[in-house]
Amino acid sequence: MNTTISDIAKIAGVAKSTVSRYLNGGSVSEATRRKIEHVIKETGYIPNSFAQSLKAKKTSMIGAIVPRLDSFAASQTVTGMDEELRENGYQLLIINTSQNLSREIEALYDLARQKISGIVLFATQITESHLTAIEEIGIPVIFLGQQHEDVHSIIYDDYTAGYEIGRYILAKGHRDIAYLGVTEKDVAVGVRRKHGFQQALKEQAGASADFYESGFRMSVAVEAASRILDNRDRRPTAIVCATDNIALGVMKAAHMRGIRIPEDISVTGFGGYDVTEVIHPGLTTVKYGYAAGGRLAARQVMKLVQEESVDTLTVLDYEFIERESVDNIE
Amino acid sequence: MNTTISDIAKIAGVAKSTVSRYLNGGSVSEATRRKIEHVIKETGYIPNSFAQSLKAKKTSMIGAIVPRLDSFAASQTVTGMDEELRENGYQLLIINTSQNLSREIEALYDLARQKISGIVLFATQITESHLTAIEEIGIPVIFLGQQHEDVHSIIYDDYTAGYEIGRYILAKGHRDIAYLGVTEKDVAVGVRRKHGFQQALKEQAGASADFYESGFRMSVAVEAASRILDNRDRRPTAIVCATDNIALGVMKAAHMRGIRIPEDISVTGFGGYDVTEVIHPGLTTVKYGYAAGGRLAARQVMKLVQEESVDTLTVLDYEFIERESVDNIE
DNA sequence: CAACGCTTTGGAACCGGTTCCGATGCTTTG
DNA sequence: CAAAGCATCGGAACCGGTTCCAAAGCGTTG
Repeated sequence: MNTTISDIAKIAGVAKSTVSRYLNGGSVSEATRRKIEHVIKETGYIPNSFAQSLKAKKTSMIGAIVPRLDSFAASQTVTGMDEELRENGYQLLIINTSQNLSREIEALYDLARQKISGIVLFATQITESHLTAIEEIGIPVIFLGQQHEDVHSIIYDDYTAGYEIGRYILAKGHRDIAYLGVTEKDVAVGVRRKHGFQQALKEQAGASADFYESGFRMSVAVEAASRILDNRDRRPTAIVCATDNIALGVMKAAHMRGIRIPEDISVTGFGGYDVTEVIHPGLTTVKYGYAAGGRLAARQVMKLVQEESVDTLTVLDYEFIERESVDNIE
Repeated sequence: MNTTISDIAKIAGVAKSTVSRYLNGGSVSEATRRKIEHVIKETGYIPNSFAQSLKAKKTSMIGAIVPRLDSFAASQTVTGMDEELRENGYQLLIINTSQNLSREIEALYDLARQKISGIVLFATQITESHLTAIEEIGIPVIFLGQQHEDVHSIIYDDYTAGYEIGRYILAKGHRDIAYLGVTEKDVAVGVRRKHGFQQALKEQAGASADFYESGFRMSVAVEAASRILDNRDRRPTAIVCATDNIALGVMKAAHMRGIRIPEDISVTGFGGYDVTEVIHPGLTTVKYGYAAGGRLAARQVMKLVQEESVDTLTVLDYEFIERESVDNIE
C-alpha cells in the first residue's frame, strides 16, 4: 500500500538518491528516467511530504486563525486569502476557534509545531498572551482587523467609515439617533466605528444619540432593537448599527411591529454583506472589501516569510453605499 | 531559534530518548523530570510534528474538500465538522477548490501526500477520475451531498423535499408554475430536487410547469428570473427555485419591477439560509441541517479511520418551513 | 551475601525523504 | 593517445523525533 522511495529504487534497480534526483529535476539519463517513470506509475507511488518537510525544515503552508467561519466577512476573507496563496504555491490551513479567545493561543502554538511558515490572525481582541505567544513561536504573524504596534497589522478604516455614516445620517436631517454597537473589547467594531460616528455627532449642533450594546448574532440584535423600538416616549428617527447583521436584526424587529423602514425609522449598517443589496428596502451601509483584504494579508505574510519588508500598518479603504433604508426628514 | 530534542537532551545532560520518554509519559525519575522540565521552559522548545508523524506514519488530520467556502451551506457544514473533529482530537484541513472540478482530484492526491487520515468530499459531480483517485490513495473518503454506490455517502433528502415543496405549491392552488433550477450535472440540486417536484406535479391533474436553468450565484439568478418575469403573455403564478440564493435573486428581480410577493407571484426556496427568515416577506423553504450534516460526516469519517463499519448511505432529514412568500390563490 | 527484579537510562536503529561528495564512464581536446 | 571535462550515479550522512533493547543502579529476598 505505502510504497517509499526505497521501494521504487529497489524495483528500478537504482539508488534512492537517483530517484530523488529524478523527482526533483536533477540530471538523470534517459534510460533510467524511463525505468523510474515506469515503476512509479506502476506502483502509484506518492512521496511522503513529512519526510520532505522534515529535511526542508519548513512547509509551504500559511495558517489562518479565525474566530468563526460561518460569517460573511470571515468566509469572504478566507476565500481571498486561499486564492492568493494557492496562486503562489502556498497552502492555507484554517483554524477555527469558535470565538474562544484562549483557543487562539493554542492555535498559535499548534501552528508552530507544524512548522507553518506564516500566520494571519483574524483578531478581535489582543491580549498579553497573544503577544508572548507570537514572540515565542518566532513565526511571522499578521493581524487582520485589529492593530497593535508590535505586530504587522491590516485594518479597515473603521473610524472614517463611522464618521461618514454619521455625517450622512445628520445630513439627512436626523437629530435623535440610536447607536446600536457591540462590546468595546472589540476595538475595531466596538470602539473605532463608534468614535468616528461620535466625532460626526460632535460637529453637528443640536444632535444627540443614545448608545446601546448588542451582540454579533442576529437574534441578539433583534432583542436589543426591541428595547429601542418599544421605548414609545423617546423613539429615535434613525438607528445606526455597528454591523449589517445587527441592522438586519433591527429591520426584522421593526417589521414585526409594523414599523416601516425608512418611513417610520431609518437604519444603517456596516460591512456590505451581499444580502443587504437584495433585501427590501436596500440597506445603506459601508462596504469593506473582505476578499481583497484576505488577498492582501496573504501577500504580506508571504513577503514576511521571504523576509521582505512590509508596512507595519495597512489601512484598507471602504465604500459608502447609499440605498433606501434612510429617509430624508429635513 | 529552533531547538530540537537533542538540544534539550544535551543541555539537560541526558539522552534524547529520555527527553522523548518524558514528553510521552514514560518512566522518568523525579530528578530528571525536573531538569528536563526546566530546560524546556527555558528554551521554549516546541516538538517538530513532522518528525513525529514521519515515525508514526500518520496524522490526526481529516481533510475536507469544498467547492467554495463563501456559501452558507459550506461554511455551516465545515463549522460543524470542525467542532466534532476537534472534540475528538482531530484537526481539520480545508481545501477550497473554487468550484474547479479538476482541483478536487489534485486535492485528493495532495491530501494523500500529507498522510491525512480521512477525507470528506463536498461533492457536486462525481467523475471517473474521482473514483480512480479515491481507489489509488487508499484513504477513507466520504461523499457529502452526492451519492455513489462505491463510496460512503451522506445526502440530504432532496427528492422528498422537492416533492413536498411541489405538493405545497399545488395545495395553494398554483397551476402555472416556473421551476428555476440548476445544471443537471449537480445530481442532488439539479436533478433530485427537480424530480421530486415533478413527481408532485404528475400527481396533480391540470398542473403544468416550465423549467428554466440558472447558476448558483445570485446575480445569475436575477437574470434568469428576469426572463421569466418579463414574459408578459405567460407569467406563472409561482416560481419554485432550486436554492435559496436563486429565490433571493427572483425576489430582487421582482422587486425591481414592482412585482409584489406573494400577491403578484409566489416564490419558494431550498436550503434554509438564515437570511430567508429576516427578509420580508419571509421565504417559504426547506431547511437542511448543514451543521449537523457536517458533524455526522466527521463522525463517520473518524469511524472509517478506526476501521469501524459505517452505513454506505445515510439520508439526512429536512424541515419544511412555511413563511409568507407563497399566496393561496384558490 | 549472592541472586533477583524493578525502575531508570543511554545507545542505536528507524521513519522516508534530500543532498553532498566522490567514483565511474564517456566524450572532447591538445 | 593521454589529460581534462562533463554527465550520471551510488553511498552515506542528515533532518528530528520514537522505540526497542541492553545496561546500570537500587532495594529485596532467601
